[in-house]
Amino acid sequence: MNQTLAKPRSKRRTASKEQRQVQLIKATIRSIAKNGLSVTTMATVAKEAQLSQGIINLHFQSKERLLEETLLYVVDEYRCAWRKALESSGDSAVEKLVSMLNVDFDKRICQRNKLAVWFAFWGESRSRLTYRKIYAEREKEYKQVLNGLCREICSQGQSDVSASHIATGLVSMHVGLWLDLLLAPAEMNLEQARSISHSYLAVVFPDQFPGILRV
Amino acid sequence: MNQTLAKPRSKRRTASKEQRQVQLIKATIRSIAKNGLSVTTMATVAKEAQLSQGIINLHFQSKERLLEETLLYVVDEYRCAWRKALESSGDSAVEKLVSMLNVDFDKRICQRNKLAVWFAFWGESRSRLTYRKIYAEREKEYKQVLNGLCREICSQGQSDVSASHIATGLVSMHVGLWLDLLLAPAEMNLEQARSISHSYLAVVFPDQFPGILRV
DNA sequence: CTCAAATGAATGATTGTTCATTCATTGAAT
DNA sequence: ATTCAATGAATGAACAATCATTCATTTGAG
Repeated sequence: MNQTLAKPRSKRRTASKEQRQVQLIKATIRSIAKNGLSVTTMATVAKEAQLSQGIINLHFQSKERLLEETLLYVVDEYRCAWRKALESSGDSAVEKLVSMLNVDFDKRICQRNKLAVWFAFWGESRSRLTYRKIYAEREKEYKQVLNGLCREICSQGQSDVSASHIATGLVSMHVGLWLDLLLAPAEMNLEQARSISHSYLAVVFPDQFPGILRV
Repeated sequence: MNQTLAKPRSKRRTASKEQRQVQLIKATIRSIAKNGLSVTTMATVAKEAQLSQGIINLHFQSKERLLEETLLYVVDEYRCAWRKALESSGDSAVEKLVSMLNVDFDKRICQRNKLAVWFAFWGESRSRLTYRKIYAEREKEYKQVLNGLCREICSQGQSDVSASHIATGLVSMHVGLWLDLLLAPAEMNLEQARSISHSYLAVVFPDQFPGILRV
C-alpha cells in the first residue's frame, strides 16, 4: 500500500513488510501446489518468490509460522469472500444461500493451487493443533450461518430433511467436489460442480428452487 | 496378528516377509495419523513398529515405496470392502446401492487413523503422479459401479436429478463427511453421517426410499 | 550518511540409506 | 535327540545429503 512500484529497473528491491509477507505467502501456496507440503522447504519457497534463503526467517521467524500464516491467508480470504457474497446478495434466505454456496465455485476462491493448500492442511490437521484450530474456528462460524439460512428456508416451505442435515450435507458435498476439481480437472469443472450442488438444493427445497433444475 | 509364534520369551523375532510388511504398513498408518505425513520418518515408523531403523529399507527398499504400499493397502482394503458388500447384498439396485454406500461408514473402513491416511495422500496427490494414479484408478471403477446403480434406480422411478449427478453428489458428500469424522469427531459420528447420506438418497429417490427418512 | 531490508555462505540438526555384524531359525548329519 | 553349519531376518552405528536457521555483510532508499 505504501510503496509505489515506480522503479522496475533496479535489481534489488525493498518492499514494505506487508508486501513481502504476502509475496512469500503466495510463493508458499505455489510451492505447496507444485511440490506438496512435505516437499515444500524454505528453499523451494524462496526460489518461488525469487528471493534469498534467509528472507523467510526474517519475516516469519520460522517455517512453521510461515505455514500457519499461509493457511490463515487462504482461510481468511475464503471467509471474506462468503461474507461479501452475503452482503451483496438479495435479502431472501434463498438468494443468500445461493450466493454463499456459489463462492465455493468462484474463480477467485476455487483455484487448484488454493485447493491444494486446503487439502494439504486438512491432511496434516489431525496431528497439528494449530491448523485444526484455525480451520475449526472459521468452519464453526460458516456452518452457523449456513444452518440459519437453511432453517429459515425450511420454515418457509415443505422439506423432508432437517435444516442441519441439509447444511452439513451441502458443506460435505462441496468438499468432495473440491477434491474432484483438484485431482480430476479433466472430469470436473466449476460449472459442473455448481450444477451438482444446485441439484441438491432443488430436491431438498423443491418449493423454493422450482425452475433451476432438470439436468 | 503379530503374536502367532510359540516363543514369547525370546527378544528377537523373525517373521515372514508378508507379516513384517503388513506390520510396517500398519505402523506407517499409525505414524501418519499421529504425526502427519510430513513428520513421518523412517524413525517414527520403525519406532511405531518397535523394530530397528534399517528394517524398512530391507523390506521396501525406500521410504517412497513404503508410502506407496501404505496407500495401496488402504485403498485396496476399501475396494475389497465395497465389492464384498455388493456381493452379499440383495439383488435390487436399491439394496446394492445402500450396501455399497454404507461401507463408507463401516467401523472397519471408516477409522480415524485410516481417514488420516486418505486425506494425507489426497493432500500430496496433486504433486505426486504415483499417488494420483493409485487413487484415480480405483475411483474410476467405483464411480462406474455407482453410476450404473443410480441409472438403474432412476429408470425405475421418478427422479429430478440425473444419475451421474446423484452418483457424483453422493461420493462428494461422503468425502466431506469423512473430513468431519476426521477433524471434528465430537460433532460427527458414524450414525449421523450415515443418516445425512440417507437423507440425500431419500429426496433424490423419493419412490424407492419412502420410509427411511424424517430426521 | 544512516539504517532497515535483503543476501547467501556457514552451521548444526535431522533425514534416508547403507552395511558389517548379530542372532534366531532351519534342516541335515551324527 | 543332539549338534552344528547354513540361511537370511534384524540390528544400529555410520554416512552423505538435505534441511531450517543464523549472522556477518551488502544493498539501496530516505
